[in-house]
Amino acid sequence: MTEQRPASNPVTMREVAAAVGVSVATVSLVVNNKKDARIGADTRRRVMEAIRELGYRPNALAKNLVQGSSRFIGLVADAIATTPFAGQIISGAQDEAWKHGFVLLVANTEGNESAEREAISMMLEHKVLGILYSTWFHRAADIPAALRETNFVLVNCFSPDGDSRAVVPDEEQGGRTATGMLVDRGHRRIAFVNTTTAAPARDGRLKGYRAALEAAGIPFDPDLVLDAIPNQEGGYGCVPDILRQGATAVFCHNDRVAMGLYDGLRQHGLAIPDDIAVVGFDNQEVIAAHLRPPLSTVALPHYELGVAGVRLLLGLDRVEEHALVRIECPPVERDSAGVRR
Amino acid sequence: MTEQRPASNPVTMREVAAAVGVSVATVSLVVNNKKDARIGADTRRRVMEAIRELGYRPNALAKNLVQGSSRFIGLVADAIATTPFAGQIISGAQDEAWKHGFVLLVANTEGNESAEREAISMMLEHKVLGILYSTWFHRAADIPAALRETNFVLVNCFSPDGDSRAVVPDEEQGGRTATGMLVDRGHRRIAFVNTTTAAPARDGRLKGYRAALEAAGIPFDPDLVLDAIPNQEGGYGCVPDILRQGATAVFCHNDRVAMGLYDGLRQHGLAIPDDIAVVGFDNQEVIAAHLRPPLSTVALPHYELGVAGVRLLLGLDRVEEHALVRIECPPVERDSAGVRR
DNA sequence: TTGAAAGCGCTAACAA
DNA sequence: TTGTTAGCGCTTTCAA
Repeated sequence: MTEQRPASNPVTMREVAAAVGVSVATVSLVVNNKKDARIGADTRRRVMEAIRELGYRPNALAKNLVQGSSRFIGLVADAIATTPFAGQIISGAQDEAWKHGFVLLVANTEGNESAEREAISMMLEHKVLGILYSTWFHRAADIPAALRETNFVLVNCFSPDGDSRAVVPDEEQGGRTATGMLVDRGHRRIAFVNTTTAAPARDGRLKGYRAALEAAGIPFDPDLVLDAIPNQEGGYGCVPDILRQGATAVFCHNDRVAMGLYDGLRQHGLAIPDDIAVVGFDNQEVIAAHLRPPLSTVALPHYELGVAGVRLLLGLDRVEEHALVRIECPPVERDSAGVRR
Repeated sequence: MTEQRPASNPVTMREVAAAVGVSVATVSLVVNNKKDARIGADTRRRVMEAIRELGYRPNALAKNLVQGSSRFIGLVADAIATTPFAGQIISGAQDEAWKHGFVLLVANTEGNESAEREAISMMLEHKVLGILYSTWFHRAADIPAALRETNFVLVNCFSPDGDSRAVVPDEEQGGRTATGMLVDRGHRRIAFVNTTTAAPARDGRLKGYRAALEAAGIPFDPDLVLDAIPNQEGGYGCVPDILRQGATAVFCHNDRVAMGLYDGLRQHGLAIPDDIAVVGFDNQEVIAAHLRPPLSTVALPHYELGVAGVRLLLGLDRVEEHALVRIECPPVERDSAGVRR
C-alpha cells in the first residue's frame, strides 16, 4: 500500500519569527492576540505580514499538546449511513461545538461493538474533552466501559441504570401534541397506530395520546389502539381495522406508517383529511412534506438533541448530575389533519 | 481494575515507565509493538501489566506531533443534516479511512461559505493528511482556495476546470441501466421524466436513456422526455402528459418523482407495473423499498464514493493526475418494472 | 516591549 | 536488551 507523500513541511512559527527577526514567543503572542501582552504596533504589523506572506498556519496538534487539552469532542453514532437522523444530531452537535471553538471527531459504528470500542479508544487517545454517545432511535443503551474514562453524555439514548447524563426527545409530550392536533379539530374517535417494537417511543407516545384524550374528556378506548410494524406496510395493513372501529382520525406512530395508511385509505376511496384525518410523527422531510396532502406531524428534535448534548458536555447548561434532559417535539402543521375549528 | 482519574490528568508514558522501573523508550517500544526491537519477555509483561493497571492511553496528539504527520483526514460536507446521502459518503469514507489507521474530521457547512472556510482552516491546522470535499448532489463546485494548501479530492462534485481529482457517480451508465430495465421487459414507448435542474444528473441520465434506446433499436422520441421539478409534486404533475404520449413505461429522474407518479397513476386507476411500468433513480431506501409496489431503481453509490475518495487521497488506487473517477450506479430490482420477459 | 528557556508526551537515533 | 538524549511546534513563565 503506497500512501501519499509524507506531510508537506508546513511553515512553522520559528520560520515566521526568523523572517521577522523576533522570537517565537513574540510571534505566539501576536498569533493568539494575547490581551495582556503589550506588543509594539510595528512589530505586530511586521509579524502579521510575515504570517500572510509565508502562509503560516498554527499547528493545532502542538498547541493542544502544550496546553494539555485538545479542543476535540467525540461523537459516536450507530447509524450515520442508514437514516438522516444521525446526520441531524451530528449537525446540531457540530454547530454548537464550533460555536465554542471545538471540533467534532465523528465515528460511525453501525452497531458494531468492536468498531465502537475502537472508536472510543481513538477518541480517548486524542484526548477529547468528552464524548457524545448517540443512537439513531430513542432507546436504552448499554454504556461501553471505556466511555467512563471521560466525560460523556448520551444522546437519544439513556442508561438503563439512570446513572448517566442523557438527552432524549420528550415522547410523551410529542404524543400529546400529535393527538391534540386531532382533538382540536373536534375528533373524538381517534385511532392510534402504535409500533410493535418495545421502546420509549411506544410507551411515551401512548401515554401522551391518553393524556390528550383525558384532557379533552374523551374516554380511552383500547380498541382504537392498534399495533403495527412501524413502516409503510404496517400502516397500510391496519386500514381495515381502523375503518371497522369507526375512527375519524388517526395518529400514526411515525411518518412512514402514515404513508402506508394514505395508500390504504385511498384504496378505500377515502379522502384525507375530509373523510379521515391523519397525523404522523418524526417529521421525516422526504416523506412528510411531499405526501398528498402534505402530512401534519410532530418533529423529532434531532438537531436540538445534538446541540443539547454538547451544551451538557461543556457544562453550559446547569442541570442535576444524572439528569435525563427531555427535549420538546414540536408540532409541524401541514394539511392532513384538516382545518382547525 | 483502573482507578479513575480526572480526564484532564491522564496517565503518561513516563508514569508507566516509573512504575515498572524502565525508561520511556522501553515503554514506547512495547506500546507500539515495534517488530525489530527486542524486548525481554519479562519486561514486556511487566510493562503491559502496568499499562493495564494504570489505565494508560497513548497520547495521539504527542505522537502525531513528533512524527510530523497526523492521521487525520478531513471531510467537509455541505448537507449532513438534510439528506441521508451525506451520511453514506461519510460512512464509506470512514470505513476506508479506519482501515488504514486514519480518523475522520468531519465538518458540516450547510452550504455556508464562511463555515466552509473555517472548516478547512481548522483541518489545515490539524495537519490533516488531506481533505475530501463533498456535496450532497452531483454538481460542479467552486474549489475554496484554502483547499489547495493540501491534498484534496472532490467527492460527488468536480472542478469546472477539470484540474482536480474527483469521484462522481456514473450518471450515464445509470441512465442506461434504468432504461435498460424497461427495455428488457419489452417496452418500446418509454417516457423519461427528467429534472428541470441543470446538472450532470440531467445530462448524463438523458444520455444514458438515449443510449439504451438506441442499443435496442428504438427511435428516440423527444415528446417522451418530460421535465419536472425533481420531487413528488413534479412526478404527480406529469402523469397526464405521460398518458397522452401513450407510454407504457416511465423512467423517473429520481425516486421521489416516482413516488408522485405512483399517486397520479393510481388516481387514473392504472396499476403498476401491469398497466404501466416504473423505474426510479437514487435508491432512497425510505421511499423506494416501501412504495406499493416496491420501486425498481438504480442506486446512487454514495458509500462507494466515500470509499473511493479516501483511496484516491491515500494514493491506494493508481489513477491519472486529474482524473474524474466514475463510480457505477448499480440496478436495484424490485417490483415496479414488472417481470423480465 | 521582547527574548530565553523550560517543557507538553512522545518517538527515534544512538549508546551502553 | 535497554537507557539517554534530542527534538516535534508550540505556550508560558521569568528576565532583560
